[in-house]
Amino acid sequence: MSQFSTIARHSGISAWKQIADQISRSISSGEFDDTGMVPPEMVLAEKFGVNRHTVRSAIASLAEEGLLKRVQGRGTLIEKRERLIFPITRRTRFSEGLGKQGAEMSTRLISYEELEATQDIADALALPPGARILRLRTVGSADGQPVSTATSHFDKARFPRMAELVGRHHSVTKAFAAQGVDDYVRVSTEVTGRTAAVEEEAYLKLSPGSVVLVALSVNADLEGRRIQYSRSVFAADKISLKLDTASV
Amino acid sequence: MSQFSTIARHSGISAWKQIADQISRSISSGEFDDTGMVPPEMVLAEKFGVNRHTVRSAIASLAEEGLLKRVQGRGTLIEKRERLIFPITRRTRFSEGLGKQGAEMSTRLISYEELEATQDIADALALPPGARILRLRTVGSADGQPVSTATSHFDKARFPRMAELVGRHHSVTKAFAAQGVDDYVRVSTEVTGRTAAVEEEAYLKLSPGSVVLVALSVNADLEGRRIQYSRSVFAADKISLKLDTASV
DNA sequence: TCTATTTGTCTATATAACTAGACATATCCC
DNA sequence: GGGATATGTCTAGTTATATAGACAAATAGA
Repeated sequence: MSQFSTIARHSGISAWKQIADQISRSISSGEFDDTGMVPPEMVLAEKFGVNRHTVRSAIASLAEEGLLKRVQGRGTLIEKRERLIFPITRRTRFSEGLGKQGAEMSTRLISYEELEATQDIADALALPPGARILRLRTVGSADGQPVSTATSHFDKARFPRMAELVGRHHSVTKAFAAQGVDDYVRVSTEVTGRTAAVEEEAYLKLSPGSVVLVALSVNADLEGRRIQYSRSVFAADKISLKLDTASV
Repeated sequence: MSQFSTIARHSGISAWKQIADQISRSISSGEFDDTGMVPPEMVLAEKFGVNRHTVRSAIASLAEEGLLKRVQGRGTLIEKRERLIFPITRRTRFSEGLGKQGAEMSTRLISYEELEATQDIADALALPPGARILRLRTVGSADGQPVSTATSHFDKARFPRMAELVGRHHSVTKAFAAQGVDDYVRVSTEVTGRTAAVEEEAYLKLSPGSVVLVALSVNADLEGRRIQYSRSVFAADKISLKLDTASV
């Protein structure tokens, strides 16, 4: 941490939350790797210029999340978790990328609806505005832990059974295969970040104010026809995206 | 937005801040594009289940940021800003990618230091641990607006004048060219997200609690030798990263 | 075993955030 | 012009957050 890590008062974020975020960042950057522990509460309190109780609130929230473990008389131990790496390549599939890191992947269908293509959907799928679209909401899990939630759009005329098939196979790739698309490629991916919406917090089991990565992506079949337009939301503290530029 | 109380109490994030975030998200997703205005304060207050004054605090903070403009008797107007798109390709350069969108780019050297390579730096640059490293802190701006801040690492033996040259040319690409590297390519990019550190808030002129994208990247010369290892931090509400895999 | 260190718990007080209501003032539309 | 709608401002009371201090209880090391 830097010499005088300050707390912004009246910023809409309580002091303990800001301190929790800073401790979390310090842990991620390996600042306490030598001891495997967070400094004593009194030391942190002085460093941040706050009361010890405020530091305790911060530590309590991180302990609740499982990032820290407090032992009376001893100190506060770090239970470090590495982020899963989600590779984004021309051949990106949710099930494969993380699966190679030993995680058991599955996609659960939450809901679906039918709608008319708005301008952005029509552009992405190269369809006329107003075309019938199937929108699926899914949650992707690695080893039972939800790591992403996606809203995906498909041309209803071409993939009328998408919802049913994703629900049955727990995989978009398999649902495509069952509808005659044996292979497909990622065309583009645009990534940004923001705080999670309440709905996303629920699906991804995040605490309020958690940061998420938002990826807008387009897939196409091997003839170049657009088949899927998705907005995927990843829990930023569980996932990092690896962008493959091997030969772009 | 959904009907239920979408504000998490006692979460460390004040009600007005959560409401500001939600309004901001709704604007980004185009929810108010038909009117170009935010709903009246009383409507929002009822929707979020809070007092009108709390909504006013949220709107005040967004107005301060320039995202909203309030007109008495009329309503609250949206001053929409699109995110700049930062393309990530094999030939990614800070100056070029955004420049194509009509922005005037520059890189300002903030500070530099010399250090011994830690394990992660040594791995990224394919150097032995303990090798002498030059670390540069820079801020990248588009049209005078800071959009990213980077901490970059170079092999001091090969690029001893890196700090001086970046400071003079306001460009890493030009600094490389002045040291015999006419062309280079992006080897890898890994992206995650978190809230900004105090230092980053200062450099990027962000409000406390802002979300940033963090990109860890490695560049290599055309012989494949690693020449740069950077951690770049982007203001997520100003920038999105785009990976084009149309022909990887 | 004794002491220093560190987390756990309690009470009390001050400050900030939120609620509640009233009324002023600017804009739009009939 | 006048009514309806919307933001602007003020006062007061309540609830949540942060500060302050004291002491208990568990751990580690001399």
